[in-house]
Amino acid sequence: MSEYNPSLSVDCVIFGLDLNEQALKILVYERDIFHNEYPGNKNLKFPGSLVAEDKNLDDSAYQVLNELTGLKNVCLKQFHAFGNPDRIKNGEEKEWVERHYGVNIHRVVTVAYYALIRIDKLNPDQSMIKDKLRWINVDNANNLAFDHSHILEHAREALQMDMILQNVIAFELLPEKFTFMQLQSMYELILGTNLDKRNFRKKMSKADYIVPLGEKQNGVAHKPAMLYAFDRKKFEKSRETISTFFV
Amino acid sequence: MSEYNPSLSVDCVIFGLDLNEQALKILVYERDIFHNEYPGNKNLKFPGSLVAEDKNLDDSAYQVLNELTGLKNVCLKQFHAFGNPDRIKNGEEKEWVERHYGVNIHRVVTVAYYALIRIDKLNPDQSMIKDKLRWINVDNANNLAFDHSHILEHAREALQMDMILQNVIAFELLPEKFTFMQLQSMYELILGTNLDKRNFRKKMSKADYIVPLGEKQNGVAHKPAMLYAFDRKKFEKSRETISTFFV
DNA sequence: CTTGTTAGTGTAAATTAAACACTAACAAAA
DNA sequence: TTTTGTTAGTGTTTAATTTACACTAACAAG
Repeated sequence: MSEYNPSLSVDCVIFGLDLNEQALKILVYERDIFHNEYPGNKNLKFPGSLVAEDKNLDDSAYQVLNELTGLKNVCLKQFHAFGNPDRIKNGEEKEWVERHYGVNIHRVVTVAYYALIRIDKLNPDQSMIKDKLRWINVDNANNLAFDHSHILEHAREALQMDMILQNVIAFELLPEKFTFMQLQSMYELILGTNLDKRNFRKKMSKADYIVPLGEKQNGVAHKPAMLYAFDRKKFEKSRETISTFFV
Repeated sequence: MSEYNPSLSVDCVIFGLDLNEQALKILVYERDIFHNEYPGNKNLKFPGSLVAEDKNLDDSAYQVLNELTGLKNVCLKQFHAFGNPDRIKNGEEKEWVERHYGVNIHRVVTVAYYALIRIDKLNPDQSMIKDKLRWINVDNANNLAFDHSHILEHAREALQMDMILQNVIAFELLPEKFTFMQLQSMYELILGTNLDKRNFRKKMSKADYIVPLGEKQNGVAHKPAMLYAFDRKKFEKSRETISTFFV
């Protein structure tokens, strides 16, 4: 393991979809030292790490994610670098970082990534810091540590834009088998809008990468819904042909 | 002036529109030491700088741009951070950076910005390094110094995306008074497509932020075109109301 | 067998996108 | 003064997409 660069970090905004609570959530790390000491969410931060001198940024972010969740092949995307010189405040914030990493820092530029994972896939036992992780609703995530609330705003926007341009597969967030209503909820929760059910189904059922499984929900106390799956190959193929860019 | 952080830089991909040559161009800096020594464009790089410890990233990029061009109020947007440990090769590349800045470097992460300026606004006399600057066609800009060709690819994509989403005002690139054909050329050169003239005019003339000046070209050896101007206030207002996000 | 709950379906009207070819206005050259 | 070369400017038809909107079907639980 080579040395950390004390000026460089990566942070991961990890999004998950809670279809029961109908909420978009993020996975945050609870700083132990400040447990219950600080009001609001000031003890919550995004998982992150200083960057080792011989590692590139993507790999560093990936490693954070992997150590945290035990997951591989996770969708991870850089969206912005944050470099305000006082984004880590002198005092407790700076002290915490220095104690945590065992290095002296001056100013730290962080390169922020967002990741999409399925909440149910996260097995806490595979995490190196399982008891310090919490899923919280994005809408209740104000007043985080450092400038992480600011980072979150950017992350949500980036996710929205990528979803609109279909550059990013928000299908990472859904279970393998999902219903149309769940698909619609995903769009609604990420975009923050309400969509018309019939028009949504009409439009989405034209996409060949959403394949009906001929299988229904069971055990539900209402009309069971058809289950669908996402075909990644067909999706990749259809992405290539989004060439017709109008004005 | 405070110290440079030897691990952090900003680079500016400066786009300009050459309506005579019908080309999208970039402003590059010619490294003097390697003048005519290197094949291809290996002596050309984007303007950039190491980041001072007490400066934020946006301000650093802005300063690079300002010292280079003498321009203020320039459209500048961060689009990606590049941090491959060997993006600056050992040997001549590393040596050049160390000689240029007078510091020893190990690994440098660069935060890249793109800027949009009008080529005619750049008065070389206001630049601190006027004789080292060159506008080159983006399409001939392969094989630049460091990883700058790679950075350019990302910059073009970011510009295209921002233009499609109308998050960025590519109007920064046009003269104050422009014709519809020039407007169309801008879209075509940035998006790399051909657009139908009549459909383009139909669509764009609905935008209230493009205002006809009731004034025509003169001195041209063909039917003179109507001149238009861009109304920034109306544009900002219309941006707010792009709320109807479909799927 | 009633109730509560979510699934699933179609149509008509309005809007937008796409394809496509000729005349008008000017300067320069003949 | 006429011709030539060049770019400006204009409309219609067809197809595709978007929007708005309300009822029946299928299940579990009580």
